Amino acid sequence: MESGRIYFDPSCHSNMLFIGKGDSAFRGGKSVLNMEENSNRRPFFSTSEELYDEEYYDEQLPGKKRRLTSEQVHLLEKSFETENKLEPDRKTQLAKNLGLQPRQVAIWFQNRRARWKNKQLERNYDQLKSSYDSLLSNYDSIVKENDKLKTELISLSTEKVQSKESAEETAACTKSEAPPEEVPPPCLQLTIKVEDRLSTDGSAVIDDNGPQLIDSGADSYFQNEYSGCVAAFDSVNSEEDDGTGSDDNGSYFSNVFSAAVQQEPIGWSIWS
DNA sequence: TTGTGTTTTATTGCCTCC
DNA sequence: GGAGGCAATAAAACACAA
Repeated sequence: MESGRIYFDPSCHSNMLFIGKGDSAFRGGKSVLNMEENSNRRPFFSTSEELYDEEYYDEQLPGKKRRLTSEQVHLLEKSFETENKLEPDRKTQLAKNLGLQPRQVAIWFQNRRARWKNKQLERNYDQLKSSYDSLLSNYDSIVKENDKLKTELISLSTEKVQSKESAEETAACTKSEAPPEEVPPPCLQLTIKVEDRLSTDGSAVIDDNGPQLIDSGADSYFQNEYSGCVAAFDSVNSEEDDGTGSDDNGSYFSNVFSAAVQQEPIGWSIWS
């Protein structure tokens, strides 16, 4: 303990005085409270002399912390309501009226202010929480609405895409004679052309009146045709390499194509 | 009766003001 | 530097369930 304040420690079993730092109110050599064992546990002191009645204190509850009576608390509460700070004069007056030490009154006010502050914090917390809950509820409903709208939007765009596709399909059917977008190379066109012919009615038909396969040694007409086609490419390339290519007979492709058309009756083989 | 949680009274140390 | 306020804390008193 440091010098500066003089305290009575009610928790001590001896009625000791001690000096401490802080509030300097002298608390006397004894607890100033008395005890009423029944309802209020202790009666009011009616006179200031009773406050320091050592015998009374020792008989009642030596070395014990005592609670204020309900009457004392009631008066303190009323005083606190009017003003929660305690001026020295008011403190002295209250202490006198209640039969308490001024320091006890000061401590009571101090603790009461602390309790009031806690209550205030609780109230503020409750207010903030309720407004937070309200905002959260609004937020949730907005999120739900947003999700609903998103779903609606997705289903609408899906429907639109599907209807567009079916419209395009319809348009494509009506334009069945339209040229294909990609024209295959002439040699492939030839192949396709012949295949089409072979696959007429789903079966290969040999025209009895038509020309018969002459060169049995050849694998097939198409292979020859195709190798010819590749050779023709090689030829083109070589010409280009030479730099002496000539346009005598027009383009190579037109030659090949016309040849294919003219050679149509060369020979047939059965594709299996 | 006892263990446990809450309330009340009081102490301590620090800070601000005059 | 003294007076007084405040936050943190101790400890007694009290309430209450098991």
